[in-house]
Amino acid sequence: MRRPTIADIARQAGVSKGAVSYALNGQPGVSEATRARILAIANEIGWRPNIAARALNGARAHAVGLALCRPARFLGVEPFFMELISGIEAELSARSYALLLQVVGDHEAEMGVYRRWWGEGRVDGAILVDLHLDDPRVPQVEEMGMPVVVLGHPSAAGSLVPVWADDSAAVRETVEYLVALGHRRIARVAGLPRLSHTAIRDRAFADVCAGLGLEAGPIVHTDYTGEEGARATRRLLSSPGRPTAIVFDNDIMAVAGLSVAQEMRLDVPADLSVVAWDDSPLCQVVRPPLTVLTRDIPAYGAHAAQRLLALIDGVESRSLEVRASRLTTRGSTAPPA
Amino acid sequence: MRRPTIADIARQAGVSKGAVSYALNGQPGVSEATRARILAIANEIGWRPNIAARALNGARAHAVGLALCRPARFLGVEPFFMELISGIEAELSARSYALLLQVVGDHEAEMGVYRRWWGEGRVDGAILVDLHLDDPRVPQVEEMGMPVVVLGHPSAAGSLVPVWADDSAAVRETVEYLVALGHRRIARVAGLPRLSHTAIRDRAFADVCAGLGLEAGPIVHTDYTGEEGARATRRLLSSPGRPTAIVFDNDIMAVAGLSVAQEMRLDVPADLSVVAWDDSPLCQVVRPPLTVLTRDIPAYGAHAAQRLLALIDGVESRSLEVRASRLTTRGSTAPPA
DNA sequence: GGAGTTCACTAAACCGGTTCAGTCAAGGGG
DNA sequence: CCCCTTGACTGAACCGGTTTAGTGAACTCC
Repeated sequence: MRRPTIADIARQAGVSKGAVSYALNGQPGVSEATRARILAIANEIGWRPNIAARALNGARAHAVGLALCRPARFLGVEPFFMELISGIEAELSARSYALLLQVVGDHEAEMGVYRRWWGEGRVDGAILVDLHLDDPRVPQVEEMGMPVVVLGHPSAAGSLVPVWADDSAAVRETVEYLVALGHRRIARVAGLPRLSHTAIRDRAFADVCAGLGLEAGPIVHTDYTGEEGARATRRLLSSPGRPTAIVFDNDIMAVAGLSVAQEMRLDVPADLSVVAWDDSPLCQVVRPPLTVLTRDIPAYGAHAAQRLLALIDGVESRSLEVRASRLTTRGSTAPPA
Repeated sequence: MRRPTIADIARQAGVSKGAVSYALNGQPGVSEATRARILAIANEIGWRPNIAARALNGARAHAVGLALCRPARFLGVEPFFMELISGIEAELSARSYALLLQVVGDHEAEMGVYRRWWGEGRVDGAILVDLHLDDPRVPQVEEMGMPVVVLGHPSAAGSLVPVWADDSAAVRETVEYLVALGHRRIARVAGLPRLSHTAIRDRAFADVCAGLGLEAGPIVHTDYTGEEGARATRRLLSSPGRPTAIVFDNDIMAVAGLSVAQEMRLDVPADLSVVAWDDSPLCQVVRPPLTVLTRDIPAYGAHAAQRLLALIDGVESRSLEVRASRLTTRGSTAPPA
């Protein structure tokens, strides 16, 4: 039982393929009566357009690509990507676009994937995440001519359309809040130093500390894993003049840090305040629940997808700034003892 | 600057399109000298096959579909899916297959997505997850005739190829271990009752308890969120004859349960032993680190993908049993006080 | 009432590959 | 020396749509 084609419909309706094509695509060129008849037949025999045939005529592939370049074991850890993906999807599926996903090992492999997808006509565009400082992907993608939206700060996006949030503002809000509580020694456990948003947060952290007259708080870089978060915390808490507050770049490290503090018989929040970047259910189930920098990640993804679809449709669009992370205070922060 | 086609190559090489096609696909019909010349030209002008054109000839779409039917906010919580996806991908990308991903709201939407993907020739097959009891998707997918691999117990997979692990054995191992430690009152905080693997674990739990002469331990069903895990734990720990050990169906609930116990001034593991299903970095960063049922989720996904690719290639394959979860003991379990 | 316009529709080309049926020349066997 | 096979290659059909050029009839308008 072959899949029905427009030729089948044409035969049954006693018209030409062309007429069927017009009817099915809502184009002028057929009478309303004929159109209705054709639609009825198409519906009855369960016809579906063959995207391959459509794509062959230069039509859209109706898919966009996303290649994630982090080791699988790190990916599972952070809810970020899954939430991002569901946000992207919400926007895409509303327009019947599919998402092509691939997990790759490095940027070279990632570019290979994009080149293949684009070259084979599989995707109409892509979303670039985890921007690096001087990211080699940016010029390469620019050269390919593929519509691309970048998740990250405009300063790193070259001529590509960036969708971004003002992390500096979030850092400022956090540090100012901790200082208002009375903290003077604040540390930051950051993610991968080569990621551009890490650099931006690092700088903002240093700037805000300086602006408030604090001595520059220590920054420790990690790979986002709980182990490194724990190690960093241990180091910070063992140092002379240890911090009374630590801001972590993700939730898993914050939880690990919380455990380390408790192991070291430090009370959270009395002896140490803890702030995590990005809220997740995890932050609310630990004791004390974590004060977090909350942002709407699905919305972030949705905005990126929307921007990309516009770009694919030929609508020129520039930078889009989404709402920055906001501080949600819970039990893990308090004035220092 | 149009994308180069085989016609361009043919013109430059002074041969016909057919010859180019043979050469590029490693088929007989051209001399080695000509083949080399054609390949060189193809390479030089950067030719890529247009999958749409290939697909039109009845070739594979070189993509498989995965529709996830859980609310976005639950998806982000569990590392399970991200790990599963990276496992699937590892296998797919080795064979240059792409993964089409969509997050859907309910089973009806999910079937709609599969029908569309399959009808449009976008995918060559799909992976079905989160099997329900009497899952309506199974007969519907069977009727579609699409190659499908099911992640779940054969008893629920109908005529579809199941890839599954023996959860009963894992439950047995866990309960026997807890009983050997001296526990007599063991409870289970389970996931969604309509999922078939929940039912299987429930039954196994009851059977093993009965077999060991324990009175049937209480089972509380939840939606996998930390809140419900916490509520369930609170209820269990407040009941007369409260359990001395609780087995949770995922990590986030176990962590929530751990917090609840600590809030109630119960020491883990002295007053309460905690076991989580599925290891994740999270389980190792909390204090005490959690005893868990570990399984290799990426391998699970990889096996499913492999089975699906075989099915697409027309290789008949039957049920595949992967290694069951194994108990990894950490600090959260001990003999009852 | 003849020219021009619009409408509804058809036939055929086209997209970029694959594949089948031939063609033609070289080589081998009897 | 001729027939037969084999190898290398060509030309054209084909996949399932879209799109363009064209056709015939009805309708409008002066």
